[in-house]
Amino acid sequence: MALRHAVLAALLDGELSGYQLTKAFDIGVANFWHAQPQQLYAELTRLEKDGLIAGRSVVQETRPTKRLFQVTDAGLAELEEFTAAFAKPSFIRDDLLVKVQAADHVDKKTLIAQLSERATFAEAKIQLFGKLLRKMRGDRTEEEFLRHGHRIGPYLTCLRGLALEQGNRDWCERTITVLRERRHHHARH
Amino acid sequence: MALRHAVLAALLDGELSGYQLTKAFDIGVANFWHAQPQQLYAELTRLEKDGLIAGRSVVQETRPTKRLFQVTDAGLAELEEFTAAFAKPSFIRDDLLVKVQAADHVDKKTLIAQLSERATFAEAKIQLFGKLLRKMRGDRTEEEFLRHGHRIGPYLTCLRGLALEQGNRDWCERTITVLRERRHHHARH
DNA sequence: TGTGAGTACTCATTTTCATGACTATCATGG
DNA sequence: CCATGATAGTCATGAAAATGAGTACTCACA
Repeated sequence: MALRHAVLAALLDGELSGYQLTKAFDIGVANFWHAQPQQLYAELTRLEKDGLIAGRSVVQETRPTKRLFQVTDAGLAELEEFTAAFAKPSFIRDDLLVKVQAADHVDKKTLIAQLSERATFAEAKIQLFGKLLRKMRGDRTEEEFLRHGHRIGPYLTCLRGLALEQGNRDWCERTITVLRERRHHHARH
Repeated sequence: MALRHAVLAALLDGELSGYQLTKAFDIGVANFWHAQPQQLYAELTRLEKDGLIAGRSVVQETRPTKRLFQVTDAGLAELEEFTAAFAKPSFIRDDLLVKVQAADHVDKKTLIAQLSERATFAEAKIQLFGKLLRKMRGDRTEEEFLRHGHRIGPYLTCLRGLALEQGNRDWCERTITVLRERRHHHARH
């Protein structure tokens, strides 16, 4: 039951509709969790039923009516409780790592292509996170912002996302280099 | 269906019993996937039924009879296919990040405790990965090993695991520092 | 004039994961 | 002699996540 709390945490930044939430949760802009639209709508329904969030309908002229949700006091209490509870250390679960684990037994060229694709993807996310961070801190320096800014949670999680993607990119590049060198070396024999 | 391939990749290193597999998959020695024993046994059964692995019973005098599994040619082909297929970019999904996302609204002391715990855990894994890497490369340097060693897949995934945990540790420490400074600053007002 | 993209959401189903409980045997330490 | 822990698994159940399909309305573009 952690999606529940991820949604609560996301709603802390202000009222959001289900649709806006899906935008934040889908491609990876949400650097602290990921979920499908269907899960989010279902979770919103449940959260509202349990009184942890309150929704209000907003009728729009040109677009379909939407429902905006905000966290209630009960929701805040729930988050507080969640924060105090034990967090199981998260594990990696990545197709690409499985492929590299089998590196000695599969086609190197294919593997290099996959790694290269991932490196490109990581680079794109690095750019995105960079933009997000700049936007959040405005014209202040990072130090300044983290000391005195008034909503550093999203900034901090974004920093982790950034570092993660940098790690991904660097590792992909390193691994590609290693595999290439071995290809050349073996070709000589 | 990725656990399937994770098991295949793990079995490439040599015949393993279900029990040995669980040992490799549990605490985090498996730096590329994680699964419960029950899942592994179930997956082994399925893999054998599909002819991707072959099992043989080994009767032991002093211990229960075990079954050792090895990857078949069909299994190798399956892995090859998997390697060529699209890999969905993995997303983070971490309780701790959810908690930090809500940092501005929850008790800082509790949060710092959680971060500190995670940093300790990360440090322990860093040590573990360091040992594993040294063991795998023997007395060779990393460069040497990666160039000429004959089973670099596990080494490469272990490198990613190491970098990930270093990232975790550094981020936890940084975040703790930021939260502490804000606590002191706010205390003054 | 219709095609595709964006907004806003719902329903149903399947697959995957996680949990707890259970059966055995053997070795070790106290 | 009894408890604990390691070896080597199995069964059943439930929660969580992923997938596929569908509704309905609007706007821009060609």
